Amino acid sequence: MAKRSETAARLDDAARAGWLYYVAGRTQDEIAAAMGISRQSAQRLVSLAVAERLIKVRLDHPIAACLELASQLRRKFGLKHVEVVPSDSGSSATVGIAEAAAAEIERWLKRAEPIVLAVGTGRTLKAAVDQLPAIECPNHRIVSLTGNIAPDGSAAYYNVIFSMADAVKARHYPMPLPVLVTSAEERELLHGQQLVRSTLDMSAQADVTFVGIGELGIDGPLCVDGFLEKDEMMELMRGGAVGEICGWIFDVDGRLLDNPINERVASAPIPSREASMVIGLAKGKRKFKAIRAAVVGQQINGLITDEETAEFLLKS
Amino acid sequence: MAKRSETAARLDDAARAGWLYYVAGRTQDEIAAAMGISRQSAQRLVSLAVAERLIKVRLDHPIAACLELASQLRRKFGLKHVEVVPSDSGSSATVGIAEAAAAEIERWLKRAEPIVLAVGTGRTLKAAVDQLPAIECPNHRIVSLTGNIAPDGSAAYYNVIFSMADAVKARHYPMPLPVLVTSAEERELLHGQQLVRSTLDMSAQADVTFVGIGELGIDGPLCVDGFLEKDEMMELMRGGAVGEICGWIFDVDGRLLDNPINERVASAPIPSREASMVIGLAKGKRKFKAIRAAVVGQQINGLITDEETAEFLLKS
DNA sequence: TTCGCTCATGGGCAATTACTCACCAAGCAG
DNA sequence: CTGCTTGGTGAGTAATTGCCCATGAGCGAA
Repeated sequence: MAKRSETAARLDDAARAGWLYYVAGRTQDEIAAAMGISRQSAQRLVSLAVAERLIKVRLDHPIAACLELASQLRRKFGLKHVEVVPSDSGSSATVGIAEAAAAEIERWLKRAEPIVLAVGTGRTLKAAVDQLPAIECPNHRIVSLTGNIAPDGSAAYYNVIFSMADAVKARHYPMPLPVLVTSAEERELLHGQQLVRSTLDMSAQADVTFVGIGELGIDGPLCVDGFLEKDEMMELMRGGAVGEICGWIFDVDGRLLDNPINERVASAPIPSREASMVIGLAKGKRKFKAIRAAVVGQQINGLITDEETAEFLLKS
Repeated sequence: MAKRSETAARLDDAARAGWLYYVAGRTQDEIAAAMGISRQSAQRLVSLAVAERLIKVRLDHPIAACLELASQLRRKFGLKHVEVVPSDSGSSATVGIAEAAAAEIERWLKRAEPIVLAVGTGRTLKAAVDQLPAIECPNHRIVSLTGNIAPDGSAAYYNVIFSMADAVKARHYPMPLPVLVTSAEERELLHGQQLVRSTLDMSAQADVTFVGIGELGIDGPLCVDGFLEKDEMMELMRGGAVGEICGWIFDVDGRLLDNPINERVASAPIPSREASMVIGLAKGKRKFKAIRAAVVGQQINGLITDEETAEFLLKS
């Protein structure tokens, strides 16, 4: 009992010190003087008050919920970087994420030391790149993970690196390949070319990578952009495919599928999630399964998404 | 428009930085690195978040000494609600009380059943209202007891209800009157108006009322804000006046004075202390006499004050 | 266009705070 | 009684933060 009241008295003092420090805004020296103890003791009381959660800090701003979700996502999935933007169901699929991703890209590009920045493909990523201001960063290199040739032979619209080159003055390295080739052998052949080889090597050394996460389905980007026929898509989905990054198709656990389509993907492999940042951009109900798979399967170690999606990921 | 979103974006950043600093416990260096800005800028954002009151600190611990004082005050004066915060002689007149009052106001506003909340005036009350977070409570009604027109015709600065309307989304009813009118007859006339009438009726039904307690004297709020001339004040004090609530002037026993000034007060009467809560906010040596009078005369039945004042009230 | 004007920025420095270490007092088992 | 553990203290020091100032970008007026 004596012990109990001892502790209680100490907590009392801690509360008082914490009050003086946080509410009244006094320094620890002043608190020490007022309470007749040494400054160090005052410091201990203040930190005790914090440790015992006597001090409640609240942030009164819409962003607070987003940051909270982001931190939970980071913990739950072991991600290195998470950004959650407010949901706005009314607006288009890329609003919010694009701006946030552009800001993140800009942060990387503003670094003094030279970096290799890799980009994948996708409408969201395209929208993000369109948000970029003009930056000069001659020290950095920007490399595309995916080919820039569409099935019909034209340059694929959602190949992001060209849009990026418009705004960002850095050396940029597109991938002079189709997205899908006709066979694994053809892929080997093309990847063996000197020019392609060096671009692939560079992409493997990327310091940071930004990729879109695509859902499967006949409305998904692979079909809409004509990379896959409807029946191929149906076949894939029967095989358990739920999403893709740069054309690499994975199942509900985020494992790359061992099937004929993935053998024909000419994109560079997704850079190491151990040694570099690989940030996925996606939000929206249609992509929920794909995003969850990418996250649990560690195809990515960073995520920029919205509140609604974040909540889904936390509940699932 | 551009300007507006600029400021909004800056506040967003401030909120982010503040969250990272206070909630996540990162150092300013880490925040700077994460946000791609210099440490100084991070520091500025954090202090901006504080300055903009995005950060609310609250102490969640009953300090035994304060509790003890509160319970003694409750017994001695038959008060229904007493809250005592630690004293801090060095800080300004509103520190501590404001936070505690904001918390109490918030508790009332969070109730599910619809309430009528009345507010008076005063610097302390203003400071309390400024601490309120954004709340949506469409079921509640907030009504001002005092007029919102200063002697010079402008809206009185310390009319609290407008500040409250900024944070709290509820129907609010200001009192479209001066604080003091020229005669009892004019008061009758004004109070007879339909609009004023209904506001007065509503204030009489208030479930809870928060008021400041003002001291008299040439430094008191009535003089400082220009409602009374020096000589009027001197005259009042010679007549035994020691304090005021919403302009209603009372003597040392807390009885409303029967004098020409009180006949000109256009404020609503203080709501019933039998049927509702009327919580006074005040602390400090200069207000001792006024607070004691308000308490013994039962102008209020609730009090939020500090230790020093509480001890005075118990000794006196 | 050019001149002020405002305001955000980053560097530097002083104040403030957090951490580590050695020590002490109380409680307790052997 | 002794040795051990626990928990608190002050001193010293490293880390962090707050503030001032010079700088430069952005912008409106002349």
